[in-house]
Amino acid sequence: MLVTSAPGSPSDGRARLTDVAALAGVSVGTASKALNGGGRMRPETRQRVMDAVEELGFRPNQHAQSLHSGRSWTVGLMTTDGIGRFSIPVLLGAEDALGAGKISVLLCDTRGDSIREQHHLRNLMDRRVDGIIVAGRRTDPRPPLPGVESVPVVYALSPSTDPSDTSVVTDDRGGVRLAIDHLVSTGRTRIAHVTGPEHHAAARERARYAVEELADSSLEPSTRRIHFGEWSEAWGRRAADAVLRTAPDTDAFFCGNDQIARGVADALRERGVAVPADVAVVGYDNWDTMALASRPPLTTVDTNLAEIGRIAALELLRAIDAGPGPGVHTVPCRLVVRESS
Amino acid sequence: MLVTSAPGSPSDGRARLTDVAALAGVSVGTASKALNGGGRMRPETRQRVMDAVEELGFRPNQHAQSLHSGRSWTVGLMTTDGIGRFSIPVLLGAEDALGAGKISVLLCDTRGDSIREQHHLRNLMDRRVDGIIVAGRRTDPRPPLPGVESVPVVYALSPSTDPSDTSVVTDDRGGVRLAIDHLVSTGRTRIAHVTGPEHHAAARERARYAVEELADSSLEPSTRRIHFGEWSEAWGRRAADAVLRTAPDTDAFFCGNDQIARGVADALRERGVAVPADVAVVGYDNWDTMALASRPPLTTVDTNLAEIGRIAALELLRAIDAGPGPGVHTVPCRLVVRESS
DNA sequence: GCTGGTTGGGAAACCGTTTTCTCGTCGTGA
DNA sequence: TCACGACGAGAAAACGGTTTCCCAACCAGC
Repeated sequence: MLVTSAPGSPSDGRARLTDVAALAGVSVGTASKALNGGGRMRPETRQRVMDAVEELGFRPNQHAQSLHSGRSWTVGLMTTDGIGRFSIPVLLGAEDALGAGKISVLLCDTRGDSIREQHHLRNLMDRRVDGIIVAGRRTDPRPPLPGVESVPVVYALSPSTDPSDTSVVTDDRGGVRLAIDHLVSTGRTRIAHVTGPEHHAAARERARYAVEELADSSLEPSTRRIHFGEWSEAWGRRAADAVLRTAPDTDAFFCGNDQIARGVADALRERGVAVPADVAVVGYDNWDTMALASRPPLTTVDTNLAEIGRIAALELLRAIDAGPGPGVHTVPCRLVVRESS
Repeated sequence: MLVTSAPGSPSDGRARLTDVAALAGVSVGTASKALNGGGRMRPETRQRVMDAVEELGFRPNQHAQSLHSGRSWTVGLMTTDGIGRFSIPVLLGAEDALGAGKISVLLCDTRGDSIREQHHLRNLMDRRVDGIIVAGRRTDPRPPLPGVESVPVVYALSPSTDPSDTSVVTDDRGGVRLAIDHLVSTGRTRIAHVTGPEHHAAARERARYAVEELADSSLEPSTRRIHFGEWSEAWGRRAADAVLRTAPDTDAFFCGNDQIARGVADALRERGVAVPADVAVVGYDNWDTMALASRPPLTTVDTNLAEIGRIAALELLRAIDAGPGPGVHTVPCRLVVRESS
């Protein structure tokens, strides 16, 4: 390892291609070609360059490469709604898929603030990112990013309202079908549905699908209606009481998320109703701190958020290389059966 | 807005400083000086350049700027132990402090894998990041990053084992003092401490501080020992039972985290013990999904994780400008009083 | 021995900015 | 009227690579 820097070298000690070329006794151009495999050259010349690279610990300056190629090998990851329980796995999945190559992820958190979104967006454009992933928190569609014609964008979790954009979302219908089929196939027929606020697409659509899936088995919700409320344990407890008062023969709860399901399970236990012997409970999201801490642990629908992130990243890579591929990609869910059903 | 690109312009439509200069009728150098405020020039010349910038929507190419300046206006954020409940707020705090300027954050998740850490580290060095923040998940010290002499590094949450590095950590002693003082000043004297596994620094040290703080009030733990276990609700429930069997006159539980505290609160309620009338419960971390969902909602110590991230970022900025500032910075905690005490 | 093709490697332009240096011009004071 | 500053702006050299030419040398074939 060379310790003293060559004359004219920058003080930070990093070797430049010039240094490599000098040490190998070739020109910069030749050194570059040796490194990048291109060009015809004698094997021993290439080897001399490689040896010099090794000796100097040379690593190419990415700023120079990017300046020349116009590519930054970077993508922006914008979370529009704060970084939360939902965007994290998406983010990890994306980071995983991208990091495998030489692409890095620039993190931008807008906290739902459009000023901040503008700020970050401009920053990303200034940095000439190769693409952008927009990760939402909820499944409600969101307006597309303005002014990004020259850069591919993929929307994850929250689809874009513009159908000509590329979006990757969860398969709510499939998830609901998994849950309902599971309950029906284990003999439950009086199924209640307790979920979040009706103005959330996730609550609204899962409820609709639940009714449709029940109808496919010639069933209807045990209380003949959907119990919209909040995404909280407290609501789960209240709703469980209400349901059992209205329809005491209810033998299963399908819940819009795991917090509600845990609340339901708690209320049942405190009423002396055995889970799953008397009543089954199925949650949604497979949020492990909720699902596993519940008594009993919850059967729940896993939405494969990391997979959504991964697919979004792969779609973005595809779009970067091959141009836009508009459409909505849905990622299937997975039923995780535990002791509550 | 000019739509057609000038002859020789790149097809991506972005204007270069050359285009601006041409439109303003000056040389590139002059245009640059006009933009950056430097140099002496006639106000009207500067204005002509500014007008051209405006008309073309010019934004400087950061690759070129970085190549010239050697700065990337980017910092790496490595999470060494997966991105989880603890690193997220740190990450957000850091992103917030950095994003306010023109500095962006490159996200690197190593998932506790040292191969991955090496990979990301090399990537960051190749990108010539201006600095690196290493965000741990636990408070246990970690070995410093190897081979980063030329780049400032700040360790957040998990301090570096090397005291000449810069670390920003939570003030465990202060947090424990807040909790114990609160309990003592509200008349509790028979206080039990239930916490996580002894091989976690967080459990070990908080326990030590708890004993010391109790001693300052001439008290000792109601069970005369520390209840080490797991960071789970189930352990909290089991431990609460054990404590009340051993020391039935216990009038308060100080818990190592909010999950344990919630488990304790559940066990107490199910035994018919009134919280906080008979027994007070105090948690740690202020993890809102736990603390608020608990019955009753938990009094708990907030470790100000976002503040740790923010301070780490500010320290990093300082180190980038002014060189290393070794030492451990502790960030004070905050007691959040709710209905469990 | 001359021609023509192949091969290995160098010179130089280029990517888009910043910054230094230089130079012409104008105004002012002697 | 001349000389000297100050001022304004342009030319050019970086920054560190990549890539496109282009040329010298070498070989085979006639």
